[in-house]
Amino acid sequence: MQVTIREVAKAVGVSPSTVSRALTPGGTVSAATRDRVLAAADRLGYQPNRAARGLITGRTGAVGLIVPDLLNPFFAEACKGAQARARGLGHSLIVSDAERDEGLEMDAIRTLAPEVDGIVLTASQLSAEELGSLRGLTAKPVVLLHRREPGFPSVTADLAEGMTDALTHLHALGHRRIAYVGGPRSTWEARERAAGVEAMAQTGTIDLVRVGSVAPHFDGGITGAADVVLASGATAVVAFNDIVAFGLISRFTARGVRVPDDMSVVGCDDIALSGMAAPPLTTVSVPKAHAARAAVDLLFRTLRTPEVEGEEPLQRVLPTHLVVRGSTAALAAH
Amino acid sequence: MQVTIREVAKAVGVSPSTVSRALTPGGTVSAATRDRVLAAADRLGYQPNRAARGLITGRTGAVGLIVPDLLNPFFAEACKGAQARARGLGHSLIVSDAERDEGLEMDAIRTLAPEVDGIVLTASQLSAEELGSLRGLTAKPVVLLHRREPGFPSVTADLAEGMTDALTHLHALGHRRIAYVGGPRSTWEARERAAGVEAMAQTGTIDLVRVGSVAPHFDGGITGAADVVLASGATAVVAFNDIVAFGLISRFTARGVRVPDDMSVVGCDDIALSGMAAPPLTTVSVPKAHAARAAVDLLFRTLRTPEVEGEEPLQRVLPTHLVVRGSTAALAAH
DNA sequence: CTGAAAGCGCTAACAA
DNA sequence: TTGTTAGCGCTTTCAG
Repeated sequence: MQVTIREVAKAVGVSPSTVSRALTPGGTVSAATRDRVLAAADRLGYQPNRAARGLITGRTGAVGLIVPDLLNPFFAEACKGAQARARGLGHSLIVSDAERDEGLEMDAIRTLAPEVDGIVLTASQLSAEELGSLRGLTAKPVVLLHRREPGFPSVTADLAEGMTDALTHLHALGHRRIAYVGGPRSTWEARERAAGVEAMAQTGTIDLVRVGSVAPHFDGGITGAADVVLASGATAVVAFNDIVAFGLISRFTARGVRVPDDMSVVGCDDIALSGMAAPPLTTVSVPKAHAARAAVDLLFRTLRTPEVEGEEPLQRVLPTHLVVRGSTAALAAH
Repeated sequence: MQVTIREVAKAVGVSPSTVSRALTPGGTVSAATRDRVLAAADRLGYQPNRAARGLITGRTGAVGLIVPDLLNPFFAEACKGAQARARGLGHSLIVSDAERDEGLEMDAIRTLAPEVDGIVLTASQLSAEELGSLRGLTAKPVVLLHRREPGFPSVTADLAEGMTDALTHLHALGHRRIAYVGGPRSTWEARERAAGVEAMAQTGTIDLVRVGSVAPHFDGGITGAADVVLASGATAVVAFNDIVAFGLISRFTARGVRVPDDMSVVGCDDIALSGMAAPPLTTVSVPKAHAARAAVDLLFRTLRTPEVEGEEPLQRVLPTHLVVRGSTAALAAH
């Protein structure tokens, strides 16, 4: 069997409650006793029983992470970051892949809630109302990652700024007619990125070609979008994210259009593969792991100091930055 | 507060233990009582308390997954598969990223063990001895994924066969001098893949150029390996995995060597991006999600019917298959 | 500062 | 088939 506090107590010659106090951060024990208890616990290989502790404290020692799709390296990296930070804070991380489905996302929240101390909800597809309904569904704190919504603590990246930077970069290279291939219309992320693009278009410095939206994975109609870009006469294109950018480049290459010679391409996210592609992708870098760690930190902050009714929770916005690599080039003179 | 079995019991007019029995799969209750209990539980919104249940049963309701690196899409996909299957079986999945470090992997096992009912250990870097020492370290069952070792249940892919297929494909295209860029020398996976390559070399049908090993991520010295391949006079190259293949192609492109016109490249794993790259990558497809699900299934099987001393546990080997895409072509006549 | 006692929510003997 | 009883390992009052 496993070593319990009773055995540690017996070894030291104190009561179980004293051992418990010595092991608890805020316990009122004399330094001497604490030392002896700690030494004995260590020697006997004592490991606290999470279930027993959780039964009393109500804490599970785990945090939940819900992502739309682990296959997307963007979320895999978020998972890695969240996992590392959670473990660093003495908690384990339970992942749940919502498969980009609102229903499954709700299910995931429902099943996860009782098993964790709090949830990091990544790139949630839920409507503002559904999100609001969460308060009644579970008392467990929820932190939004890559989604901002009033009433919720959140960590996001400044995507609008990133998109503006991308267009500015293209403009500086001489491009004027620039296409934007957007992401799934309904998502917060897509709206946020589109906002940055539109802001730039408003200035009149560029001639924006809006190419509708595609699903952010390979079979999301990217081929068709690429053809539309080609037909539009644009000399550069900004994609919703790196994956879409890769799809675009693939189609361009197949059609004999060279990147960056004939067409400049900018992605977004800066997933690991972007630097290794041929050509390496110019992209808007998002601090994926950092954001995930920040979300976990924010969750723990909420755990320690519960939210105050009526007070707007903290919303962190992390900066993005453009990484110029080989998929963009100066507009060739014609 | 939360709804307990006592309130359900009171509502139905039975004892708490009857409620417990009605809720337990093997419980001996009359169908009528079970129905009434279930109805009441549902109506009151009863949710079993995992901690309380776990305190008695010793079960945590979670399974652990340890991977070398979530950034590698290969493992992200394994995580996705394992997560889905675990949840389907009513368990949650706790992930732990070992950062390709033996020490961290051991730590991960140690910290994970008490929090889960069993562990899926993916592509373990541990030596056979260290693996063996696990039996003493924890009584929790461990299933190996993408690693085979006597005494452990495991799920692996037939990598050797896959590599042989890749070389056969290249041979059929007319290539004779073929390079192999291996992975981290010490790992089981690298040895397994190398075995397939060497088996083919033994037949004498091809002229194998062994280019040493690189770390399976972008900055793993791939550039140097690519140059060695170029200098060797090989007309085709098989890479340890898709990521290495991408790195190779990137370097080839930078040096003006066209793929597949001047050089054919075959990867391994078939990560999602492979089909979307330019050119799309010919690769040995490994059933990543399937293998992960199988590993979770095997873990549950072990949980239900504990391993018998002296009896060799089940080792499943899943088939791989070559996916021919655009990065390989017939050897040009010279 | 420390010990005794109670009990978190649930399951598992053991009776009935 | 059901109820009673005990207790999993731990924290937390409450006394001392």
